[in-house]
Order: sequence, then structure tokens, then C-alpha cells
Amino acid sequence: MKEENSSPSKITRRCPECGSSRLMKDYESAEIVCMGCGYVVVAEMTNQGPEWRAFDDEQRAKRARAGAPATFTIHDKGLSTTIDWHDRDVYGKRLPQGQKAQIYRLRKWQRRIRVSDARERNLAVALSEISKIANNLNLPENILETASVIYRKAVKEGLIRGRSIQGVTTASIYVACRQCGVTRTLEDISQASPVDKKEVARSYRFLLKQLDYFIKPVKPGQYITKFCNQLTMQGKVEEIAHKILFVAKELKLTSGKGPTGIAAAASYIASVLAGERKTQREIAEIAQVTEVTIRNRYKELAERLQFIIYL
DNA sequence: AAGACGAAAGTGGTTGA
DNA sequence: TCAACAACTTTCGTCTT
Repeated sequence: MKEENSSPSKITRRCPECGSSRLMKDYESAEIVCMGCGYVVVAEMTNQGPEWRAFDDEQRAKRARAGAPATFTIHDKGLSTTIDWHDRDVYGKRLPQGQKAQIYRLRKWQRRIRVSDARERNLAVALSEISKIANNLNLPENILETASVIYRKAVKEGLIRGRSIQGVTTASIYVACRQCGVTRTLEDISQASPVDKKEVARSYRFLLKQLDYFIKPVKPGQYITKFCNQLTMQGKVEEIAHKILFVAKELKLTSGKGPTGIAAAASYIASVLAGERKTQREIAEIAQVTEVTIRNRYKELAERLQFIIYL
């Protein structure tokens, strides 16, 4: 097996920015963040363990088994047999000419059986597509699994007919992110896939309706966390931003407005208050809103917040 | 010169008849 | 299906640091 040679990528133990060893896993945004300076050390957290948990030795003995953990991300859940391309027997000896031909035929049929009918083929293509996009976005394993489950459901309900596989796979990932509380915007996700934002949004709405999912709208607070991490601002800034948001909610300034705009404005104000000023443009770029929107939210907030401004 | 501010016109999505 | 509507964007000129 090849995998044993290439060791899995190790998580850096120290922050390359400030050298601090106080690294924290942020499952919300699927990143590892330095608590000292806010630097995002690695933006990926993949679970390399088995999908089960064991609480004592007895359970471990019962649950452990040979082979890779079962996964929803391969169309047959990774349970099928594959015949590799080396024409060698278990001892590593070359096979005699006659057997070589036999193995070739076996291999051919094995492949054909594995990906048999149209639905299976669809699944196989789609799941590899999902993996590709999830990898592009450095999404953790659980998102990949969730998206795969959602896509399987969609296939089972016959929802794919007449729709592009890519559209539905991308939408599945978006649904998975929303379900698991990982803040990625439609924009983020459509950028990592060949499908445009509009198409993803259409498929997304379609999936929700057909599969009877209800997904809570994203809270601006989740975006604040994300923005502050990306802007490598101190924890203090984030804290102030959350306070501002809290007050804004009390004053009913948030309803009906885009959560990204509000979060961006709160982050902006917080950065100014904390003496760690970021420009509107910097924040606008990360928040994927315009400076004008930040200004408008900022204006509304500033008018009402002037009494509380010295927290 | 860069950043902040604001006015005005344009755009895409939602809502209700 | 269509028009009204609010939120948001784009663009551009002016002011501030």
C-alpha cells in the first residue's frame, strides 16, 4: 500500500507568526487558530481516525476490524474489493502467463460490477466531485460525509434527474456546511466549484424544499468570528465586536439586513475601538460586501451606539 | 496619496396581487 | 406573471488624514 510511505500531514505545534504554542481548534470555522495573535495556522482539520468511538478495551476489541473505516464518500461505502494492477501473488511472485490473463479478465469484471448501473455511476462521479470541492475549501471530513449523505438522499428520492450533478453536489456541500455550523458563504463555495452562485442557490433551495430540511439562518456572530480570524485580529477585537452586535440586536438594528454586512460593520467598529484599525476595504474584501454597505451599517450603529461606545 | 464619506443610479431577489 | 419594494452594489466626486 502506498499510504504507509507518505506520512499524514502533521499539525504544526507552534504558531509560525508569533511562536506561541497556544493553538486552539475552532470547529466552527474548521481552522486551527493561534490564541496569541489570531493567526490561522492550518485551515484544515481532517479526522484521520475511525468513525467509531470506543470507551474501553472491550468495546475497542469489538469494534476494531480490518480495513479502512466505512465511509459515505465512496459510492459503495468503500466496502468493495479491488484487484490491484500488480500481476503478483500474495508472496510477491510474478504470476504465470496463463493466470495473468485470467486476472486481467477478473479485474475487468470487478470494475464493471463495482460501478454497475446508471445510478451507481452517477453516485461515483458525484461523490468524487464532492471530495474535490471539499478539499479545495479545506473542509473537514465531517462536512464531506454529511454532504455525501445528503447527495445520496437526493439520488434516492430521484431528485437529480434533469439537474446537473455539479449543481447538486455543490449545493449538498453548502447544506452540509450550514447544518454543521461551518460558516462558508455561497460565494465561497461556488468559487471552489465549476458552478456559478446562482445555480448553486437554485439547487440549494430545491434540495431544502424536496428533502424537507429546515436550516436556521446564519447569525452575524458566526461571521464575526470568521472575519476576526481572517483579519488576524486579537481576541479582544472579536469580543468587542460581539458586544456591539449584542447591543445592535437589542436595538433591533439587525433584522432584515444581511448578516455579513452587520458582522463586517461590527468588526470594523471593534477594530477601531481596540486601536487595531483595519481599513473598510480590507474588511469589505473578506466579508464580500462593499465598503458602502459597511459604511451604511456603521452609520446606523454609530448613531445609536454613541452612549455605549466606551465599553 | 490613501482612506473615508455620501449621493445617485443600477441590480437581483422577495413579496403580494 | 408582473410590479413594487428593500437591501445591496457600482460609480464617482469630495473631504480628511
